Amino acid sequence: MPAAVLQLEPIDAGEALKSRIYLRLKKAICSVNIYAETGESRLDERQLGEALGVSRTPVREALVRLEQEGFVRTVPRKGAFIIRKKKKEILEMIIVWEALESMAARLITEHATDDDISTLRRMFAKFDGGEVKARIDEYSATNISFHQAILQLSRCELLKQLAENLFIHMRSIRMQTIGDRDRAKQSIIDHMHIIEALENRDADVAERLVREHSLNLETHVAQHVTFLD
Amino acid sequence: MPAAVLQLEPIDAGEALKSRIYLRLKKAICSVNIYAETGESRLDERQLGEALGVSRTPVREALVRLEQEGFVRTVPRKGAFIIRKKKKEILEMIIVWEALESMAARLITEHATDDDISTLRRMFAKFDGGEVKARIDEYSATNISFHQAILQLSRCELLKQLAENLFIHMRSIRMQTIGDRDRAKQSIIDHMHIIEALENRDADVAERLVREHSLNLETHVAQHVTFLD
DNA sequence: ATTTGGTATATTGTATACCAGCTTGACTAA
DNA sequence: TTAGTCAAGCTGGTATACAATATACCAAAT
Repeated sequence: MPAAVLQLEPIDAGEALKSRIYLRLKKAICSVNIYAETGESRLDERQLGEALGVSRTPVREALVRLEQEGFVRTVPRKGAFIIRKKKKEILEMIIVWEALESMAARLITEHATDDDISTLRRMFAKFDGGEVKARIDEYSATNISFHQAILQLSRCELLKQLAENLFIHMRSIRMQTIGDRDRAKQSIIDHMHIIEALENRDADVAERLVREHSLNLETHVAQHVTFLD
Repeated sequence: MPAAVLQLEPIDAGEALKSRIYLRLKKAICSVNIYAETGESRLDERQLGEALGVSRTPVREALVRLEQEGFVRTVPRKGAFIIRKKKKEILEMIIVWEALESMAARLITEHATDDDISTLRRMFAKFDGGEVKARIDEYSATNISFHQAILQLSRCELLKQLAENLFIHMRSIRMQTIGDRDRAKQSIIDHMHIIEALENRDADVAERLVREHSLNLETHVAQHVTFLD
C-alpha cells in the first residue's frame, strides 16, 4: 500500500532563535540610525534579553555577528555600543561600492542576456516625462532597485552580497542626500547612460559610467554632509 | 605642570580570550587547508574547548565570527563544519579581488607619493637577473607582498581589509598555482608594467593592468584547477 | 532478511550561576 | 573643602547545568 503523497516543504526549524534575534537587533539598530541621536548608545545584554524574552547567551551571539558586520563595537569590560560611522568611513564605503558595482557592470556586459538588460530600462519607464520632482520617494525606491538589479544581474553572488552589506550601512546616508532635486534628476540621466552602455556591451564605458556615478555621491557626501563627526 | 608625554600603546587586556581563541581556530583552519582532506570536517565545541582549556562559550563565539567570515558553516542541530570552497566560489573571490585591487591601483595614481610607488619597484630589484625559477619560494613571498602593498598604498582601510579577508581564503589556491614556472615569470613582467603605469599616474591603464593580471589567475584556475568540487 | 519504529546516547541550543573588573559614591583625613 | 581610599553593586566574561533534537543502534514484525 503506497503512502499518501503530501506536498510538504521542510520547515527551517533551527534557524530560529539565534538568527531571529540577530535580525531583530539589526533592524532596530538600522532604524535607530538617526545620526542626530545624541544619547548613550550602549546595549545592555541583560536588558535586551529581557526585552526579547530570552537569556543573554543568544543575545551575545547576535552581538558578535553585528560586531563582525560593523554595526556595533564591543569594548571588553564595558559593553556593546552602536557604531556611529565617521565621515571618512562612509567615504571609504562608497569607494568600495564603486569598485564592486563597476565590476558588476563589466560582468553584465559579458554574460547577461538582452532580456536581463531590458528589465533595467523598463524600471525607468515611469519617469519618462521628467516629473521626477513630484515623486521623489518613488524615485528613491526605483533608484535602490536599479543598483540592486545591477548587482543581481552580475551573477556573482559574492559581489552582490558584499555590496548589499555596504548598502545597508549607507542607507541612512542615501536617504539624507537623495532629497536634493538636482541630484535625482542627474541620477536618472546617469542611469540611462549606464543602461545604454550595457546594451552596447561596452564593458569599459559601462564600468566608467558606474564608477563616475558613484563618484558623484562620494564628492557630494564629502562636500555637503556635515552631520557626521 | 604639563604631564610628561609617554608613548604608551594601550594593552589590549580584555581582547584576550575570545579573540585569542578566534585567531587560534582561524589559523588552525587555514593550515588544515588541505583540499585533499577527505575526512569529516566537523568541529566539536566541547572537544575544542577542552583542547584550548576553556569552556564551550568562548569557543562558540569564535565559531560565530568564523561563520560570518565564511570559514565554517553552522548547521542548526548538527554543529560547525569547515567550509570547502567550491570552484565557483573561488572564482567569485578572484573576481571581487579584481574589483578591489584595481580600484586600489586607481587610488594610488591619485594620491600616493612618488616615494610610495618607488618602494614597489624596489621589491622586485632582487629578481632583475631573471633567475626567477631558482627562487620560486622567495618570489612567492614577494608576490604576496606586492599585492598587499598595492592595497596598503591605496590608503583605503576598508578596501585593504576586505581584500585581505579574500586573500586568506585564496591562500591555499595561490600556493597551488604559483608553482607553475611560466606563470611566475609572466607575473613579474605584469607587475613591472603595473608599476610603470602607477609611476605615470595613469589611472586607467593601471586599473586595467591590475584587472587583467587577476584575470589571468581567474582563467588559470578555471582551466587547470581540478582538485575542487 | 529487511524494514520500521523505538530508545539510548551524544551534541547542540539556551539558560543560569559564578567570577572578575570597572565605576561610583560615600566617608574620612588632611 | 578637597582628595584619597575603600566598599558595594553593576556589568560583562566564562563556566556549567538543563532542555531539545538528531543520529545510531537494536529489536521486533512482516
